[in-house]
Amino acid sequence: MYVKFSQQLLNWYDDNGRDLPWRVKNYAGRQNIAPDPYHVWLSEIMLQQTVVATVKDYYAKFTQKWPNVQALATAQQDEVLTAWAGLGYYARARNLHKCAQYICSEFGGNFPNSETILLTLPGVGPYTAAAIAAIAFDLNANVVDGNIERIFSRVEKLEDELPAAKAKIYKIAKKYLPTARYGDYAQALMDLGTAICRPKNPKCDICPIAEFCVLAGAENVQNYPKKTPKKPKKQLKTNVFWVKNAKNDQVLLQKRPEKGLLGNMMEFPSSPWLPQKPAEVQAKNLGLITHIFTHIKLEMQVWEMAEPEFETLVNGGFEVNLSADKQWVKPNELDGFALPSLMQKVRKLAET
DNA sequence: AATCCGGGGAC
DNA sequence: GTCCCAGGATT
Repeated sequence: MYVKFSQQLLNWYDDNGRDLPWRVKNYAGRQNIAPDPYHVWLSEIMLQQTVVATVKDYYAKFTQKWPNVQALATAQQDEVLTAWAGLGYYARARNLHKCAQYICSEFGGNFPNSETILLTLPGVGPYTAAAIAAIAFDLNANVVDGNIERIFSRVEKLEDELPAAKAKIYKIAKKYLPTARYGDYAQALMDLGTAICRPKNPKCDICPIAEFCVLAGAENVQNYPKKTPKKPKKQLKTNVFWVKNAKNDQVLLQKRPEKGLLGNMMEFPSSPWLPQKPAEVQAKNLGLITHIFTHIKLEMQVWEMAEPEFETLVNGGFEVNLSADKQWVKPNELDGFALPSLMQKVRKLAET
């Protein structure tokens, strides 16, 4: 039964699997050239909690700028963060850089072909270690991501709620593993989760494994997997300052702390982020920006100020988060800095 | 086991 | 507005 499951899935994948920049489709089955582990690793880190469409441009940029792991290891962290800016979850970029250096210093620039050793790399957890093992080295690894959790929770009509159900789903997925083409199989499941076994409105009528699925075609299939309700976001507010120098041709930019939210990324100075509305400022009001993080809804009141007035404001006891790492930058040169999306919004507002 | 950590596309 | 996406690190 499980043999037929993987066979039908792989047949579907051979005809319907997507062509992706980092993918060597069906290399185990057709003796195509093996994928570059560096490409597999880079794409998997970028794809953590991020959709394929978003990743494509960043993947192209990174592979062009840093064609191999040695090149990436030699880069400065600021360069890597600048290239990653806008992609989110910036610990991924810091760990990516750290991992590249680790691969070069400890493994001679070669990714280990062992799931257990891959798991020890910075930024590589259970999913990514299994994915690299299967996709880059065609090793028999149990690859379980959000798509695959959804598929197997439906196949066996699992009533347990995520995330507590993860361990049980992992064991279910293990039963269905094939005896060959491990990398293709993992990618086939993920493509199936995107194209057929979608969160809403799954296409059970054309699903290649519908005959093995308890919930195929059922009215309530999209209620699986069941999930524990999530907490509401904190609502925080702040003042953000677009501070211009005496010549009126540069703005004040600074580096955020190494750890925590947007760690080591660049920002325009802001007051502490608090639940209550921040105090009004005697300055030009540029407007209000709302930005949604994973666990925070942030409202930014943006003010334009000249440097002397800003200094007077700060010296007068108005609380502003200031970094030791400050610099003046021409607005049209901000592309060279690691600005996260919320700061790009501030920039756009100030420049228009 | 809970919480922190981005951003955007689909609906 | 809600959901969720090729999750990992930290506590």
